[in-house]
Amino acid sequence: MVLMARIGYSKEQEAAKRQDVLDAAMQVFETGGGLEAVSFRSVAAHLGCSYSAPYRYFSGKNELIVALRARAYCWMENVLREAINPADDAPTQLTAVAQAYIRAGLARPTLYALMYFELEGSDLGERSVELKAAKRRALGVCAEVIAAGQARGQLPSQTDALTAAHVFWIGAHGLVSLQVGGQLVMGRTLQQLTPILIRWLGAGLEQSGRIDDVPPQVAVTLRADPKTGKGA
Amino acid sequence: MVLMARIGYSKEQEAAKRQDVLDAAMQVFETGGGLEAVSFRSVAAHLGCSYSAPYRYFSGKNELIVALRARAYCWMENVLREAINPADDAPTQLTAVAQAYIRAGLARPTLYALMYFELEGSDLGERSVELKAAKRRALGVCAEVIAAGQARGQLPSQTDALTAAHVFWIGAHGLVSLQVGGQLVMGRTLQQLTPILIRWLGAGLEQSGRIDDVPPQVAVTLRADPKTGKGA
DNA sequence: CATATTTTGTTGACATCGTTAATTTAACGC
DNA sequence: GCGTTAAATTAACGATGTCAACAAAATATG
Repeated sequence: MVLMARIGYSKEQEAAKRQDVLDAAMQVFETGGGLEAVSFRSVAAHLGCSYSAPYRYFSGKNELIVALRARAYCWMENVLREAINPADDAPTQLTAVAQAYIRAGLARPTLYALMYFELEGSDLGERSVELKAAKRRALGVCAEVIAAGQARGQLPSQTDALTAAHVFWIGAHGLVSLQVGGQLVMGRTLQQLTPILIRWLGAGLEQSGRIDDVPPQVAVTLRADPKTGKGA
Repeated sequence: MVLMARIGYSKEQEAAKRQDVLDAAMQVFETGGGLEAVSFRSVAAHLGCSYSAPYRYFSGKNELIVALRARAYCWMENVLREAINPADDAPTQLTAVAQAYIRAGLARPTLYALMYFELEGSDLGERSVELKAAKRRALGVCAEVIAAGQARGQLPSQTDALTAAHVFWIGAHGLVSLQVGGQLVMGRTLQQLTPILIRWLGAGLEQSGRIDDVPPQVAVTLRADPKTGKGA
């Protein structure tokens, strides 16, 4: 009748079980052909428990997927970190990070896609602090390189590091995402586009001191007609 | 017993039915909350036929989705075409197209996502000539603007138009995709990033004559270890 | 240690989905 | 009208997400 004071032990046990479920889910994901193969039943079978047991640790499939996505971001973070040679200067490090991102996405397309997967109409991913932190850490690798380069005077400081990192992230993600999805048309290849994209973005960053403070040629219209998608 | 010579009439009828199914599917998609709501059963109900009838016109759900994706590309193509003011010069048109793309993606995120949706492990989308043509037409809008600008001497011709269009497409898609997926972190907004991205890419394009023929600072490694995602 | 309570896991069930097969209905040439 | 072909319907199968009822194990309290 007395409410038990929750002690740390139980919570650790619970977290460990959560990780076990995630391990199994990740194994199913990696061996069995992506998210399609990840079901509560397959994961439970791979784990040796009944198909409804994981519900103790995940409210539903959404939550499980969100946790898997966080793992995918951790993977990418590690890939990016390992791509940095501390002896290099910042521009070299930055291109190395961009290259590593693109290469990793190509090498493991389903794992890459997992990072960005979201069930329709679910904002669970946007609200998960765990996932948000994983994203921040991964993007942070790029931002740190830029910030360090700016501090050393090897990169212009006009654009703040995190914003610049976002722009590089945008470019790299756009490239990988289109390539993985088979969206590049008419023989344009990633091999051609990668150096151009990186050079162009690099040109923008290096010139940001000159161009970022000009009155925006582009006036971004926020509101748009939901029916046509055209601006107001 | 004699095989009936297939006459045009029958084929037209068949194509019309296909379009009817697609219309219903699109309606379900737009009113019922995205692809999740599109099932053979819901489409058939919306169409007043039985749930198995559409199998006469689509081999399975994959094929139906691929056809829907083609429609999404047509939508985007129209949006981009309407964004072009023939009186403007090429750089202005180019930024207008980029803006329109981003604005449309923001205004109709689920329809935007439909363009790039692909069931895992299915290469049906990559092989559909209909879808490929729709992609080519949409990307062609951007490529035509650049090509015309190059012909008029308003844009440098070092990078061929279609490749340059790809780079802009990559950037715009990366931006919209990250924003729609709620991936932008730590308060960076699309309103901040859009002008920067467009300016940076514009800087790259305008300077491509100077930088695109330097020995690539970035040596793209094609092969990578599938296990770690790191380069060989 | 024994019991009461909480936590954890299992089974059964339901609705939905994609898909296929068997069957019925409609259309069409002769 | 008849036979053949196309089109649509129904039934059914396996799989999935999810929940509720129930059993088992663990743990706190006396």
